[in-house]
Amino acid sequence: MLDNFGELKRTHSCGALRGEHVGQSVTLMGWVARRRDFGPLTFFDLRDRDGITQGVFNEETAPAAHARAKEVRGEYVIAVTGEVVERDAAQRNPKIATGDVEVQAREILILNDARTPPFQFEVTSSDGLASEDLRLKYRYLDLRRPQLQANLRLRHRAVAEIRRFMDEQTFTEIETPILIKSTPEGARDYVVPSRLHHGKFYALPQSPQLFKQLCMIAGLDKYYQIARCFRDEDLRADRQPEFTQLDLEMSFATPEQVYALLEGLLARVFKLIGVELPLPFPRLTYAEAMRRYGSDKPDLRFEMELQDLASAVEGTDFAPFAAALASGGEVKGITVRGGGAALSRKALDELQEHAKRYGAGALAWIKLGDEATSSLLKALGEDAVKRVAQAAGAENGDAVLIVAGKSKTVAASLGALRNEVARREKLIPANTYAPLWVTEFPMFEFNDEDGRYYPMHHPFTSPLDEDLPLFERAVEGGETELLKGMRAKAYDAVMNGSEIGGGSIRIHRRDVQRLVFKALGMTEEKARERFGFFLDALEYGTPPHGGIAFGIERLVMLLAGTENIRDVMAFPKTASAADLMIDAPGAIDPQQLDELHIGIAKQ
RNA sequence: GGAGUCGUAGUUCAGUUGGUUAGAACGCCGGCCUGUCACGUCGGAGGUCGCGGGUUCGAAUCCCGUCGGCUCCGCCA
Repeated sequence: MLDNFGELKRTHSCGALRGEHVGQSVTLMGWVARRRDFGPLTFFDLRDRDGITQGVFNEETAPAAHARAKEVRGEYVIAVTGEVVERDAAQRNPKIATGDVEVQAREILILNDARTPPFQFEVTSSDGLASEDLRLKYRYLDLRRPQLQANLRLRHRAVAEIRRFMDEQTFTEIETPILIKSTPEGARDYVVPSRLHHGKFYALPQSPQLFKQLCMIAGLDKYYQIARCFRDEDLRADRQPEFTQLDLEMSFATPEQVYALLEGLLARVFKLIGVELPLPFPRLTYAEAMRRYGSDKPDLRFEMELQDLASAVEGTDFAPFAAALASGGEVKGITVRGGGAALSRKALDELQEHAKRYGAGALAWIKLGDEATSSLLKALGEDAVKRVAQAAGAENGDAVLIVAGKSKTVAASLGALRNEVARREKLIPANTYAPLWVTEFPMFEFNDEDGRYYPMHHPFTSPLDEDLPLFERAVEGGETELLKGMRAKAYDAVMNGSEIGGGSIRIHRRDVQRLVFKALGMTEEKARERFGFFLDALEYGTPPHGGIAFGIERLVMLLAGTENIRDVMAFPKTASAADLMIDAPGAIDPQQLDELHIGIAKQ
């Protein structure tokens, strides 16, 4: 039998009671986390979002309550009324905040019973967390874990701080539509069929990009939004099909103003976890980041920069190196300091496998132990190997890992290897935050397969002013090769090897916009068809403007110190974009399909 | 689209070279216990070895397929 809740008032949370409350009569409500039954004496750990308080039921002093308490099982929801008493010195529990006191129960109400949970969400050292699919199916139970609750509260505090800050900076929070129109640029769209318009579809926004620019054209001057975004692409540990961005845009803004604003904002947010970010953030151009770190989102918590070994191997007849250099590629390496020379054959094989995943043909290595050993010894000879090691800046005890090939492949594989080696060799200091700006991204990416140029950021990104003449020559003069060198006023905010934000100064001039579309091989008609409303808008007095979008989840992941985006979302999806709790996506009624004029094609 | 890895009791896992009745811990149920806090202790229940097929006298174990979780490449600001 359950008890009626009635008018009973909770007086304190389960994390509130301290020595100062001793003697008070209190009523706590919560879940039974654990029960320790000694017959005439029974202890309960009562849990709510604030913490845990021990309740004591004594047969001698409160026989009715004690008898009732016998019926209680794990995760029952109960209300306990009693007196706060101080624990004897030997009975205090330093592991919980309320451990100096306990509640001597007079009365208990069983507000609800509970089935035995399908898994234990209190993790002890002897057994691990239940499998993720089970926890996702019962997400509302998994969320009872204090760690997940703490993450969600941290996320709330971060978002609240962001709103405060943006308000102080006189930004206006503006909501933009969720049901919009598909644009073929960028990611795959999630699509929603229209009932009123046969055969037509809305798309969910990949980001509020065009709307925020329209806000600038409207003269709203400073816009921001904590915006949900949708992208129908494959998932990763830090990627979900729907996610949240701090999206912002400023009129008359330069990149410097965007950097300053965001640095101020991030400094405020990181203060929430007691971290003082070093201001201003260091900057690297895209070209420099790729050259020195092999990545456009380098992890600056450790060194291990890429070393150019081309001159050290110049003139070699070792085919992989010679071929790479002859065809305009590179030979580069990273130097593993300290323990590098102790890397086992197995470890080197694993690292080679890792590098191959990113397109490297092979991984060459040099180990400077008591004597130099190297996979290149036969091919290059001892002198050349030493020369290479020296060029890499390697000293006794170090190892050099070398990749040769196309610049892109060398960067990708060595960049990935740099992270992997740092992780394995424990070169990454804990509780360290290394933010930076990566600037001057290329305007375009050349696709080898179809021979076309694609925007690296999006087609509304402004070129660098000094590259404009180049741009005109490339597009109007037909020197399309020049497009590869064009730089944009585009920038990413990077922290600890994670891209947490990206933005740009936008094109505000119709003539420049026309050049971009032309460079992308888009006819004026095609552009009109896709973005006509926007091109019209550009002609009514568009201020120079720019902004940035920030991944809230990635930011909170850094704040919470977790590697997985599911740890900072209340109801995440699996790697196959399914929700195991509500069993989404699901089929819909034939009737609903009819209404939408949709038929499902047979496989 | 591709690769790796995992799937055995409610949960986390072990399970030898293919061989008798598939084990442990935690949880659950019952008994005992007045100071525990991962209580202790005694007893008990609990299994479609993800699913389907094959090889074999015999399959949790070997093979093929398939489904699902996770991670990565491709993809994605």
